[in-house]
Amino acid sequence: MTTRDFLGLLSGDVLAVAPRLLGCRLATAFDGEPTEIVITEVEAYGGVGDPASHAYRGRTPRNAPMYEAAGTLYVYRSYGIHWCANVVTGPEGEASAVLIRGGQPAVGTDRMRDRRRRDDHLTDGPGKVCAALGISGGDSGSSLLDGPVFLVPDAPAGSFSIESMPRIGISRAVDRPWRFVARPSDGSSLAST
DNA sequence: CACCTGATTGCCT
DNA sequence: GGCAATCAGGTGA
Repeated sequence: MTTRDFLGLLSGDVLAVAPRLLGCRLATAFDGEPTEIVITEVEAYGGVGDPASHAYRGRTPRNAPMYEAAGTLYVYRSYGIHWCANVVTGPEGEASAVLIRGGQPAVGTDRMRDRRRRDDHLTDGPGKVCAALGISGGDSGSSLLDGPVFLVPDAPAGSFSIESMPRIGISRAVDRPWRFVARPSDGSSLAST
């Protein structure tokens, strides 16, 4: 997968890019220990025009990475406790991004268990994904092409359909079906463990 | 500078 | 199903 393909994946409206990230991988290798998940759940956030977006009221120190080029990583602190990761998309300055809500452990599952201090439900939530992969606020603003956090647009391991539904955990613009979940075609569970 | 809210999680009843 | 944990960012005085 070339840099051009990578950028092609992220070009276009955030609503088109978000479902495209399903099946792609998010990877880190902190401390020389590789960890990787297959993305199974995402949510799209626009900039101006999306009341639920961190960029709705314009640029601030926190959301500055959202205004950078597509492929930039935006990490924010949630509820003072958790970290949540976003893939910045769209034209530079538009401030749209895709929240990585969940995935399926693919590489370094044992390391994820260590970081999560439990054996199940390792990556079935935005805060859990960051905890399992070791992503934190210091990584915000880095390029997903150069690391330390990588977006790998590999072909999905299996076939699946994409279901869209309202975003969760928000209080504004709750009606927009901008949450995308991968549903395996064979009926088996893609749910994260 | 004080107040409030949150793109969550996990444990308790 | 309910709710505490825990604090930075954003808003308004």
